[in-house]
Amino acid sequence: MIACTDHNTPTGDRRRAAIAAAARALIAERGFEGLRTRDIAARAGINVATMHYHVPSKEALVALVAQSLRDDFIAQHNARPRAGLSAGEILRLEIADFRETREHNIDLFRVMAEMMEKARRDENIAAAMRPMQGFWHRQIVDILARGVAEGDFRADLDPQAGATIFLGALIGTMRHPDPTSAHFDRVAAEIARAFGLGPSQPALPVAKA
Amino acid sequence: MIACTDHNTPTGDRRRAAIAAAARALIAERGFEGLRTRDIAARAGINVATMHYHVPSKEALVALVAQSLRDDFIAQHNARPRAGLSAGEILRLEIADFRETREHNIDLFRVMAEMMEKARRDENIAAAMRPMQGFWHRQIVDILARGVAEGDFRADLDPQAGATIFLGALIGTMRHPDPTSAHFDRVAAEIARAFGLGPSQPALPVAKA
DNA sequence: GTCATTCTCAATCAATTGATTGATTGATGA
DNA sequence: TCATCAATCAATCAATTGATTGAGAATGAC
Repeated sequence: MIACTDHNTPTGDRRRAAIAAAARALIAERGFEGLRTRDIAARAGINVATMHYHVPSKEALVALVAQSLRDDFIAQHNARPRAGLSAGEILRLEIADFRETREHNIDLFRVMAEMMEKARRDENIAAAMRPMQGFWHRQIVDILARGVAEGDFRADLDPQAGATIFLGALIGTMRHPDPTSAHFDRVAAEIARAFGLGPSQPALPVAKA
Repeated sequence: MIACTDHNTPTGDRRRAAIAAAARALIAERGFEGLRTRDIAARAGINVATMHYHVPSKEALVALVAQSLRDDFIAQHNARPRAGLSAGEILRLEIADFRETREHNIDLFRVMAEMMEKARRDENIAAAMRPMQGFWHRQIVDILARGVAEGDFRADLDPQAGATIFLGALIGTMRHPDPTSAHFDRVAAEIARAFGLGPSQPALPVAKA
C-alpha cells in the first residue's frame, strides 16, 4: 500500500478528507485525464503546496481517493439492515439501493468507473478496487444461491452467472441515454422475471414461511 | 463533425490509417490519460510534425479514432449473414460474435470503453459514439421483439429492458477477473435461460413453425 | 515570553507536451 | 530544366503540470 503522510492530526485528517472530496468531484467531472493537482487544491480552498504537504504525490492522492471510495462503499453497505429478510427481498433492496445511488449520488458511480478503467493499467489501483468489486459480486452470488435454495428464484439459476448479469444490467442502465429512472425500473422488473422472482409482495416483511 | 485535413491523397489516407491504428493501440494500452502525440507518431514510424501535417490536432485525432472505430463496427456487422435465421439463432450468433471479439480483438472493446468514458465529457465524441451504441442496442431490441412475437423467447420479455440486460451482461463479463471464457459461457447460458430460449438446437435452421 | 511543532503559501523549478517553423526531399508536369 | 506541391523532419516554442523551496503564521507547551 502506498503510505500517506503521517500527519495524523485532526487538521491533517480534515484536510485530507477535503482533498479527497475535491479530487472525487473533479474526477467525476473530468475523469483522471483532466485531473490537475492545482484544480484539486483550488477546489479544496488551499494552496498547491499545502496539498502536497498533506498528500505528498499524485500517486498518493489516487490511493487516497481509492481509500475514500472504499470507506463510502463499506459505510453504505453497513447502513442496510437486512436481517430476517428473504433472498428475494434482499435482492429487491439491492436494486432499490442502486436506484437511490444512481439518482442521488451518481458521482460515486462515475468515480468508481474511472477507477476501474485506471485499475486495468495500475496494479496499485487494481489492488484497491478488487476487494470492493469482489465483495459486491460475492454478495449477489450469495443472495442468488440462497434464493435458489429457498425457492425464491428459478431452480436452474446459476448464481455466479446471475451475479454478473445482475451487476452488468444495473451498471448498463447508466450507459442508457434515458436520464429518467423509467428505463431502470423496466430493467429491474425484467431482472425479477428473468430470475423467476415473483412480483413485489404487498409489504409484509415479517410474514415468512 | 471535426474536419480532418483535406489531404485526400493515397499517401495521406495510408498515413491517417496508420496514425489511427497507432493511436488505438496506445489507447487500449494506456487509455486517453496516457495518450501522447509523440508516442503515436513514434509507433506509426513518423515524425511528430508529419503526424500534425496529416492530423492537425489532438482533437482531430480523437475524431479520427472515433471514425476508425465506427468503420470497424460497421464492417464487423456487415460481415455477418443472418438472413433466414430465427431470432433465437441470431441472438446466439450475437453472443458468439461477442465471444470471438472478446478473445481475439479485445482492444476494440478497450478503446470503445475509453471512448464511452470520454464521451461523457466531450460532446463531439458523444456524437460519434451515439450512433454505434444506439444501433447495437436497437439491433438487440429488434431481435428480442421478433423472438417474443415468434415464440422463441418468453412471452413477457420486455425487449427494451432485455437489450440493456443482454449488453450489460456481456460487457460485464469483461470486468470479471476470470481471464478464460468459461465464465462468459456460463453467463451466455444463463442469459438463454433467463430469456426463455431453449438449449442450442441440433442445427435445423429450416424447421420452424 | 519563547521555543518547537504544525501548517500555509507565493514563487519557482524541471520536465513534459501539443503544436509550429523553416528547411529539405521527391515526384509530377509543363 | 524548372516550377509546383505534397510530404517529411530536426529544432524549437509556449504553455502546462507535478513537485519543491524557503519564508513566514498559527498553535500549544512550558
